[in-house]
Amino acid sequence: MRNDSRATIVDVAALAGVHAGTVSRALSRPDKVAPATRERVEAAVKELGFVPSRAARGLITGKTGYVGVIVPDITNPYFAVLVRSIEHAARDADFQVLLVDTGERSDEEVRAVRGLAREVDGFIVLSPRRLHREVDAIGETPAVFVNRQVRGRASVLLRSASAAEEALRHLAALGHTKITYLRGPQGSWAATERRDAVRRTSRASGVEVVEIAGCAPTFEGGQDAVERAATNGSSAVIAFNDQMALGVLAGLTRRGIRVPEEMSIVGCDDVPVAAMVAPPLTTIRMPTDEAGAVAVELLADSTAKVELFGSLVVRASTGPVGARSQPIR
Amino acid sequence: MRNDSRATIVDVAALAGVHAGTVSRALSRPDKVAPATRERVEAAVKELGFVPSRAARGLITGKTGYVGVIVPDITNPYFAVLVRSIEHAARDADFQVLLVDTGERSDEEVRAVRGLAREVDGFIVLSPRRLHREVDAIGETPAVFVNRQVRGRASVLLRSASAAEEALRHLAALGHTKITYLRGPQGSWAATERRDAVRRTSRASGVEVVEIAGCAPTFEGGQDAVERAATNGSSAVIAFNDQMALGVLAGLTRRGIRVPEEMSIVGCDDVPVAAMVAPPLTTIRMPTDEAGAVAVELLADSTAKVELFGSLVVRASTGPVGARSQPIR
DNA sequence: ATGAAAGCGCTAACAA
DNA sequence: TTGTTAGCGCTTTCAT
Repeated sequence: MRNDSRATIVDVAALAGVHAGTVSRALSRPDKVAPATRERVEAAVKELGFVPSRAARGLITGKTGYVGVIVPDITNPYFAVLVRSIEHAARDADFQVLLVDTGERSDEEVRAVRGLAREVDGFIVLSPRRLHREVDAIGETPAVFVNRQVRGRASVLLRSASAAEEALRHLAALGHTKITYLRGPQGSWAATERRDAVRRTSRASGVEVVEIAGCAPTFEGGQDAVERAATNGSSAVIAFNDQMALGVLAGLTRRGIRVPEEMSIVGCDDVPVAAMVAPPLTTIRMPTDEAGAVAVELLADSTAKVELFGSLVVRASTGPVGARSQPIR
Repeated sequence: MRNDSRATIVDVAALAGVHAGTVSRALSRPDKVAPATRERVEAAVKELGFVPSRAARGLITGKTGYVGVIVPDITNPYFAVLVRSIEHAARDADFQVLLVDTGERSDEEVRAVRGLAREVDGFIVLSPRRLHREVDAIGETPAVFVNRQVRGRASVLLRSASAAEEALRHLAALGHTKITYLRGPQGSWAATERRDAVRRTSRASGVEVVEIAGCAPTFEGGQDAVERAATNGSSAVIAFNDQMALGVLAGLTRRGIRVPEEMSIVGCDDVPVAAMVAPPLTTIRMPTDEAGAVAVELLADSTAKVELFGSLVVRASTGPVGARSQPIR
């Protein structure tokens, strides 16, 4: 093909010896056009390397072919994995992904949505920090919220409650009777769900849970919590997410406390690196690939609510209660 | 504001009591319009929450306001960091990012570029796997290649050569006389540059370098190389990137070989997790934030070539040659 | 089955 | 300084 990426539908029409309208039809509803004509059109399209302009098409159809994906921080591996699955599902559905990284700045969510509302067919919003409280900014545009429920809007929820219970039972079975739970950020849907699950199971399983709050859901946050976790008499830590768990692991290692012999660790999300540290992290795996695909589907069904469930992956960071039975120092 | 995201320029014009053309001017060249008119228009814009349609505007100006970012794998932290910096720089320059994750499939690069050439003002291509050999697919559209030089196209190169030399000298100063270099993928620009630098410095500094090739530039690739690296008599490993270095670290740890006492490790890229493992990785930091900003700038200057330089960050995975002076086993 | 014509929302010449 | 007009590339009636 000549691969003239500037060719328009009129060029194609001319080459095929038909009118532009016919080309349009041949492309969108091939059955509405005579076989011979269709072939001539297809040949011309190929010859010129013609690709219809989404902009021009969208102007008249009202469909742009774009989906806006709003994410707090693409360098957070949890979000990166989600974005990848969304991107692939979107492509399969003939959407292009418009990526917005808000840099964890909640006002950017609102700004971005205001600016984009007209040029996307829908939004997929990952773990919104504020947008769920200012949904009006989205207007009529379809939107799917991931890990946040919003009245009248579609959502896909990655539920970790039952897996968190699994984790607690796993630790109980290993002989742990007192564990530390590192809470996630206030106001986070996932954090609330997970904390509640831990509390509930704690009572049921007879494991005493010491909660630590106020730490950032990051590597540093995990490190900050190590001091307390190591001296409160618990023999295991469940962290809100893998980043924190990694922080705990690093902090413990630096203090010379062995994992899992002296202290067990459970993370959450099963981020890629969770399997790459020593010892590999026991964690809760979330069906993120599926989540992306579902989110894209829900764009078309704008009020549905889908729940997906995580499950425990046992690796080497958890083990039986060891020699150390009392607080260090 | 009424925040009617469906308002058009005509609605604004009506509300302001002027013609649509005047609104257009008031928005794009405010100085070309009477102050009083401008104020009325601005008020109307605010009142209606009017946001001009990029599609309609682009149709006539030929500028779409989109930049296509093509990345092999967004879950690779190195690319994630780059994409974030590109996204932020793009926003500052009033561009929206169209993200394409090729899933490491080189034919997707070409497909994506063909499909998007008309709807973006330019492409930023990160570490292309094939596109650099099929540049014609891009046509007239401006393109900036990151970590790849292409004739007649702009590029930003993250040079690691001098930092790699630094790394070797750093190890030499610690007493290492024989080290292993884990090579990157064949055909990668970065891999070639780094390998050449290591070879060159090897001769100059009197450090013997054993190269290992054929491993994937991943965590697993690093793990696979551990066996050989641990038994070839070297006391340090320089890996093509942090992922591999992480794999080496994990493999070494599992074998009970202590880092850095028995074996030193140097990575490359200074990916976020590099600082989060135990021991934190000595690595080569790349100015990725700057790279993103530069790449966006180069969209406007489509043949420039910019080079940015990495530098060694010494952490705890490197240390003086220890007791172990001969191969294990 | 195909052509003709109108129009999506906007900008840019040109007039006034 | 502002209004008028044409038209970007496409789809979609409505005729034919």
